[in-house]
Amino acid sequence: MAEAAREEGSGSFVAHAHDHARCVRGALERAEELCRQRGVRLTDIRRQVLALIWSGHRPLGAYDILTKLASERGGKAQPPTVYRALDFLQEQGLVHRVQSLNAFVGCQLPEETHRGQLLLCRGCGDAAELVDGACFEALERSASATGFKVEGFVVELSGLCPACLEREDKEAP
Amino acid sequence: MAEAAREEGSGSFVAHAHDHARCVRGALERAEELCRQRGVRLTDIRRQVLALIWSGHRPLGAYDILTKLASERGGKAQPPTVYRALDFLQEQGLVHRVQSLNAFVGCQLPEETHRGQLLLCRGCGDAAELVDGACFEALERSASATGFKVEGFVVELSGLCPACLEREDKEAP
DNA sequence: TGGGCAAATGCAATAGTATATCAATGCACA
DNA sequence: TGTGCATTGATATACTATTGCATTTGCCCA
Repeated sequence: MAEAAREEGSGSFVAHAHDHARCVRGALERAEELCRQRGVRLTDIRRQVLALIWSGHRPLGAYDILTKLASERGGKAQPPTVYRALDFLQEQGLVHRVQSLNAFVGCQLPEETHRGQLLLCRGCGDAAELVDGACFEALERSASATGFKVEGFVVELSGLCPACLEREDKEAP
Repeated sequence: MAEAAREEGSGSFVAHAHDHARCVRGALERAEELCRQRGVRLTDIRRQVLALIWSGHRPLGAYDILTKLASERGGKAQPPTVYRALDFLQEQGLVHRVQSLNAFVGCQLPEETHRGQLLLCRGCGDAAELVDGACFEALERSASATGFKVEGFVVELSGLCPACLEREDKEAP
């Protein structure tokens, strides 16, 4: 399963053209399985919100989700509905909040409780997730050295994904 | 100057009781000097906003600043005024935006363009800044390995500062 | 099977954060 | 002294998130 996830792009950006239906399907299947194992309920709304988030690899704002959800449900969805679903999905590690964008993106490795770096491309807007334990150990070590007890990490790097970098190099060589 | 800054608490949390007037004075003096060197204008409003941010070591929301600014100026300040001042101060590296709090905190080392980790205490709300080049090199290395070109970093660690950690240990041993 | 409980959802209002736009003023410099 | 650009003023609005309470749903078990 971990390998399947990796094939779909975990740890790096997916190609701008790829079998995205497979990403979505995989994400939903993994979510179902995880929730089943944990004895929590992946309700219709939660599944719908998760699917909407996985409609692309670009972080989505809560109100983007709200708009799409409302249109899927006949125009009747309110902010709390979306935020509650997002809270649940975050608790289960199925989505990440992107602090620097006030947006949400699907987690590419929900099985492991990991501490990942988010890579955010300013070209295409896509996000990718990177798990490098050594980085977090280094961050924690230097914080601990000051007597600080670390409980949570937010690590978000902005820049250009490989595809956008190449395109930009071509345009302005 | 770097040493003076360090004495005032850079690189770690300041004591909960310390000579804070000195922090503020130092921050404003350094800001004046930096702006002079760079040929940019530290106007009244900008100086006022900077001083308000330095009224403590706890990140302040834009509307907290707005309220205080308005009361200092006879009730007449609007959001854009504050946000424009904040934009300027961020461009000059005099304040940092705290993404995970939607708030702003004074930069403890504005002279160097550094990439710092912010340490955010959930106990007292104070923030501290840590500069550890090795961490950022590690982060950048692992991102680069995927072909991503890093342009900006957001690294925010939440947890407990030494003082709050000690207090918590005492209460629940 | 249906009563009772907790979780989930619906719904209305409001709080909190940030930006767009255009007019007016101030400052630097020719 | 006038010209041009940066700064500020003022109004409106967009965007993001939460509170509080009513209602429904799913589930456990008597």
